[in-house]
Amino acid sequence: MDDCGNYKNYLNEHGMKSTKQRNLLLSILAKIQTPQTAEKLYLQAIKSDSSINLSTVYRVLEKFTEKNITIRTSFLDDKSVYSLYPKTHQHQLICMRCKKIVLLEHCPLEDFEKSVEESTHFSVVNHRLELYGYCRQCQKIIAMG
Amino acid sequence: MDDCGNYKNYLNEHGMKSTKQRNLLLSILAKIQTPQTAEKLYLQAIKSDSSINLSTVYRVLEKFTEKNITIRTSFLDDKSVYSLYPKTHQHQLICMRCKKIVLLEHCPLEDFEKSVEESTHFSVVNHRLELYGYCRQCQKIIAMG
DNA sequence: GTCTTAAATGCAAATAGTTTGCATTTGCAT
DNA sequence: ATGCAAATGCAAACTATTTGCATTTAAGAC
Repeated sequence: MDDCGNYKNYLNEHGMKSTKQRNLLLSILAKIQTPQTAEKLYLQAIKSDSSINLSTVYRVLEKFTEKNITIRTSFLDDKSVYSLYPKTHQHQLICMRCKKIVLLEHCPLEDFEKSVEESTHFSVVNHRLELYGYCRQCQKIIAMG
Repeated sequence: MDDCGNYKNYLNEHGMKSTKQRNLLLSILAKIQTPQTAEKLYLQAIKSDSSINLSTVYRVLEKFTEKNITIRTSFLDDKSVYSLYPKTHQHQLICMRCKKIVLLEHCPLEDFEKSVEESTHFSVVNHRLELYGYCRQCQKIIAMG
């Protein structure tokens, strides 16, 4: 298990114990940068450690999310997906056909939120923005009928 | 059943039969303007028609969504919610404490989508935007500790 | 009005993604 | 090494939603 132990300090800093399973899932998430379902992460994990359990994957991801190591979201009505807590604020552009996900670094909502706060008297603390469309590849395939 | 039959033309125009259950759900949705879960709509419906079945509610909503009579979405990781297909493009502002939903009519994404299309070569066809925060009422409650 | 037929519905069971209970194992401080 | 709380494996349970099937119903033709 090459990756075991790599994230021990990181986990300890977040008030968590460094377990084999946690290190494994962190290394998988670090390798696959885009959001993944719990099941997909589980399927990756059993390639390295066949004893890991799906419920453990869910539990680890839940704990990670609680400690702001990962974030959890979902796209349209799909399953929950998890990714490492982004270093910079970002959004997603998702191809509706092949499900490819492109990360978008620029956020256009700052002024909008300010004006919404003024007109609604809400305090806005978070938002969710995804763009959906078709990637170049899928546009070609769709155009061919 | 006062509302039975009110939406017969509307349903026929959308290629659907006018049933008691469909009319009832349409009238409930028209009365409650904000997105509702299937279960909540079911609970409202049985007040008028105790014979209606939850699976029928789901089926009706599914069919409505297919015919663009309603839209289906979900907020954060909550249950699916349904609302009448909005006459104008809109987004939602959701209070994270009391779940109150405010509809936002202005959409700030037009220019953003154009620039994303140019930088990614995607064709953007849809988006999803929600703002989350705290309403005035809940801000007061939170401030009181 | 009657008849026909495909769609819609009620009811109960099934599904799928996720969570929970409990016994056992493990990380980590001492 | 010891002790203890947290983490894990395994199987069962939960929850929101979907599905199968028999029955009912809307709507068009006549």
